[in-house]
Amino acid sequence: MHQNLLAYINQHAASPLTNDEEALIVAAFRPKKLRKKQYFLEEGYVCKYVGFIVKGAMRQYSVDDKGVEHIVHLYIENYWASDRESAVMLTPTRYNIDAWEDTELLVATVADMLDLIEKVPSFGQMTRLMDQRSFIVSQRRLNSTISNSAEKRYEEFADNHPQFIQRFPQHLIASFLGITKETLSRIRKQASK
Amino acid sequence: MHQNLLAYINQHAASPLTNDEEALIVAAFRPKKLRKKQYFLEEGYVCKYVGFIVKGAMRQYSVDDKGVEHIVHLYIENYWASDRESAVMLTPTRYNIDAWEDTELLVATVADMLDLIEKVPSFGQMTRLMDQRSFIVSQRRLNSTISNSAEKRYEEFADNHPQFIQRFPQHLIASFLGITKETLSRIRKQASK
DNA sequence: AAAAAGCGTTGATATTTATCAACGCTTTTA
DNA sequence: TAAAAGCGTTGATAAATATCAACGCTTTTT
Repeated sequence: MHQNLLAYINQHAASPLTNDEEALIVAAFRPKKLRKKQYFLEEGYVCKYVGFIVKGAMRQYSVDDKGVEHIVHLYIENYWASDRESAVMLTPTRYNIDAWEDTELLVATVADMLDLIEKVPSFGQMTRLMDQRSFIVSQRRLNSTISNSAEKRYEEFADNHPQFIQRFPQHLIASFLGITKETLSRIRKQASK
Repeated sequence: MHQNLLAYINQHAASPLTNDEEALIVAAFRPKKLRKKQYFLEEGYVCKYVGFIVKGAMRQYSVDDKGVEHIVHLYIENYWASDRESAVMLTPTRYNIDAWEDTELLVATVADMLDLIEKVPSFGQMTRLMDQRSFIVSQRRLNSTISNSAEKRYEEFADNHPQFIQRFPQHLIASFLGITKETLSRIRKQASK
């Protein structure tokens, strides 16, 4: 179960983990299973855990005044689920994270993560890379959102993330793109002609 | 000139810089002045520098097929200007960064930054914090963009970043928010009633 | 096996936002 | 100091997108 995580870390660090380092990591991450729809994080709580997805799919979303959900993240295998804002600032989160499919996670506390970053150089490198990548992805998405029409945004997304298109229903993709499910339905109809 | 930067780093690290560490940092960062409208980074080039703004204001933007500029970042004193995507992935940037006002920068190469992160723990901590914050800010903005109307987005922005409202003209703010200058003008007119 | 919930689609209509053109005012440039 | 460029505003109109309601189909729940 932890093999996925260890392999992932090695892939994103300069040098491979030693046995001792592996032991530290395995000790920090506990397996956890979530059934479809179960929460990993609920609005109003401070995010104290970080989850590495071994198998399954999750989503992160906010709920507005009208009760409408807005998807801010979709996660599948080898993604990290957590609300960084809440975890870093120690403020109550504005988001919910729940399982879209039955999901297997490896979960560490934010405190243990900080500890590992200090003690295991490769782990520090990996998280730094993750931080940078998250930012880059977020940045691209933002640029796409302020620059492009809904149609172009969908095309771009479908081209770059076909796995998500297959895995999540259209109404979640629509929400992720910041449009309604009806509009996405019409965009797809147009595009298929 | 370097005092601003050193103070900034100390503010964002666990322990203060030693004299040796300060020397390393000062050696890596060279002062640079940009006149209004001069480029710091131009589309198509790989981003090889990172700039810390000591005085002045800058903007980062993309230009679409129709020649329309889309502001992705506005920078003022104590902000870091660069395109992380290009610097990290070593790909040509899609953005331009130029001076909106006459600006004084401290500039380091990306290579020197990486070197400092290794050699100076406080510097590493500071950059890690910056990465996290950038992501958080980007995340919030994204959430606001997919969840809120133009009007609400403007209100939120004006509340949270009054300095920017004062410092940059309305048409840049509009572009930053992903709306046209005419729409922003009308939103403001409405709001003032 | 029946009922309920989830999903995608379509039509009719309303709302939001963009586009285009023009104007007055201020600041910068020549 | 004259001309040009930059900026914000307004009006008329067009385009993009949302909203509301309904329907058929599939999957899940009872």
